Amino acid sequence: MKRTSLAGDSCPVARALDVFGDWWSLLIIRDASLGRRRFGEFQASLGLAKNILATRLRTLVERGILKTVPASDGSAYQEYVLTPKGHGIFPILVALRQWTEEFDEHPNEIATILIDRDKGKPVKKLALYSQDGRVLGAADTALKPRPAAKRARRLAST
Amino acid sequence: MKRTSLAGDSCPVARALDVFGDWWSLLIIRDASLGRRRFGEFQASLGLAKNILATRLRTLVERGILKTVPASDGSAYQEYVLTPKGHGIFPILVALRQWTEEFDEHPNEIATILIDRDKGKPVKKLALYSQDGRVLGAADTALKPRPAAKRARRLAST
DNA sequence: CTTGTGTGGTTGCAATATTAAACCGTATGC
DNA sequence: GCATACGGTTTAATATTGCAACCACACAAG
Repeated sequence: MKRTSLAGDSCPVARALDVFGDWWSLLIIRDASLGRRRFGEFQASLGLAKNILATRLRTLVERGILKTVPASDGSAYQEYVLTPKGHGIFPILVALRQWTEEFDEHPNEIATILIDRDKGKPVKKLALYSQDGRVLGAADTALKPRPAAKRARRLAST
Repeated sequence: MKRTSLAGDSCPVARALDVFGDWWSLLIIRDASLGRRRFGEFQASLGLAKNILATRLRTLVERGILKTVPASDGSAYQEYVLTPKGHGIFPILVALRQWTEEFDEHPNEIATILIDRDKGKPVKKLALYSQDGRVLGAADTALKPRPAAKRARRLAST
């Protein structure tokens, strides 16, 4: 009766959700990408129970999304920062943000806008492109079975 | 002790997660975007308990992600199809997929590739662009407070 | 060195959510 | 008309979440 794990699923969407698809992880990752690093910062920002935060941080570290580093202020505590794998989640956060911006019933409750730091102007909407540069909607795409993995034939027999 | 709702949060990421950020909703939406429409199709595909599926479908309909339509095969049943608001989630699914493709420890377990239906070639990676066309990473962006909502001044006093 | 306080957790218990399985009403299918 | 499939609802067991109390350690003051 455990919550069913999606880890073995062959769908890449399910596999991603298995890693950070629970109720709090993406918000922790969002906070981390905004520069929050300390247990207390996450807890104050998110308002979640400390035991939940502790287990989430632990599993995110285990899964290679976050890593712990010695505190930057010289104290004996540790801080949590994103790994490259964690930074790779950024486009997902942007996609979530843009969906709310476009479809939320109460857009006036949205507090912030994502801007290009250099020019200070709002970013463009994420768009999916074909290799020859056309913008693709969902209906313009399809799923193809992945080609079988390349076997390292020489090594396979050793 | 209810699971804390994120509905009133001012962060657009949290607001999106409040709508479809639970363990199953995004997978239902993924299935819907693949053309699955019937209760039984979702249940067989996802392997989740039927009561959970029933409540998820109900709330997704309430929230305007799915809508029910009369069954396409003429039977008395109903089917669930994405609304425009639901179709808007497609980029999020793509972003999740691409994250797995890039960072998963066992990429050989991924079954499918997303291709451009027209040419049959893999799509490009989603990228975030500034208004003048530069590709932006997380570090090239910032958050700005949203300008106050435009008040309809004339109407405000009536 | 002793006390006090802030940080970063852990533990225990109550509430809620998820699950599997049994059950049920309505349509078709024969 | 009878059986069976579909689309759920109900029930009971188990898991997860949330809150609050507690605790250990670091650091600072006296």
